[in-house]
Amino acid sequence: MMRPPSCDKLQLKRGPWTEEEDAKMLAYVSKHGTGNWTAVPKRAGLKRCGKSCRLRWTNYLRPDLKHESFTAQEEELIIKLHAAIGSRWSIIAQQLHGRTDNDVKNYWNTKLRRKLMDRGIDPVTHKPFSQILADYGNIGGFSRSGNRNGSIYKDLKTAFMRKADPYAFLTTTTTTTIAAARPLLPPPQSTSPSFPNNSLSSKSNAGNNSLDLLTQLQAITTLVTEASSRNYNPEQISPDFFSQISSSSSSDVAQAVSPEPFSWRDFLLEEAFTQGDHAQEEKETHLGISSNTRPAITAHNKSQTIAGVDHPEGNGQIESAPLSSDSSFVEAMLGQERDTFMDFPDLIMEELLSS
DNA sequence: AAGGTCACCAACCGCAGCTCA
DNA sequence: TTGAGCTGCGGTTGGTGACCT
Repeated sequence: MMRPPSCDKLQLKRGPWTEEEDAKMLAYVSKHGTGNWTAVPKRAGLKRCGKSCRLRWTNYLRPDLKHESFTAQEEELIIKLHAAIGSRWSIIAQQLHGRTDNDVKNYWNTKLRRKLMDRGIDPVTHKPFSQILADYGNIGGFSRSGNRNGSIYKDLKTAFMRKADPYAFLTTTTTTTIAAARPLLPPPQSTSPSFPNNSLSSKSNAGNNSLDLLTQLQAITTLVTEASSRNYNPEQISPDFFSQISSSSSSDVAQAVSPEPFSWRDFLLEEAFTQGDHAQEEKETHLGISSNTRPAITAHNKSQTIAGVDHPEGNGQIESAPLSSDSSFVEAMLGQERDTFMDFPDLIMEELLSS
């Protein structure tokens, strides 16, 4: 049974905020700070639900927010982080001073996804489309029975050859992440993975081939990460690193990996880290970052938000990683992926053959 | 000029984790 | 231990303005 929207219960106001409401919120918060958001609207004289107030404050009114356009530097950082951790917007936003998860998410969905596709890169996997096609070809080549698996490559190729929008099959749905695709798969402990009903083994939907292909692509990608996580070597990654990520992880992560511990590898994607590996390694060595000393990802980040909320006038209290491609956070992550990624084509083969 | 389409982004939804009585 | 309330989060929706036909 669906939970009724909380704001509906009391017939509270919804929709865009007025200047008057903003002024009330600002006045209240500057005087009392935040906390106990359910009480805020009543105390501030607003006919809004607490959740709405919290969002308005967090995403718009907070004094430490930047409202100008994203810079090229921020853009690159978002892309790198997305490649590393997927759509963990709150974590990504914490690395961009003055940006909210909503900002980053919107920017990704409206600008960066398209930009990556224009560059011939799949925004979900961060791999070149050509490589995805090649991988599909390999997978399809294993099928001798002429079943659905064997037709993937052909279908995908057909989709790519469409003149109007070669990437349409990737853009016809809303943002999809590997993490989101994971629940489609059998539990991780399953020794005999099989594709979900609505993906590789499903009947082709003649009227909606693009969506069918997308689902298949998700399943493949998911399978890759599933397979890769079996080679996970916990000694390679700092426990702190995982605990921080895990503790702030979204529901899909917790759901998908249970009962196994969360694995950073679930989100590791190859393409973003193939360039400059050696330089990165040297840099990392120079900085003294080892697998055991790599900084935890968000040790300060929760306090960052809290500081911003609890001390509305105290911008100076907000601690944030510097916006820099060589921030410790990025260093830490870029250092992780390199040595933990997998030989995925072989693993795909193994998974497919064993299913 | 009018209608349609697209892009952007603020706001909402619902789930899950956390806290505390 | 448990359940209610609060909060954080990612995904999604819908309003609005710009652009196109």
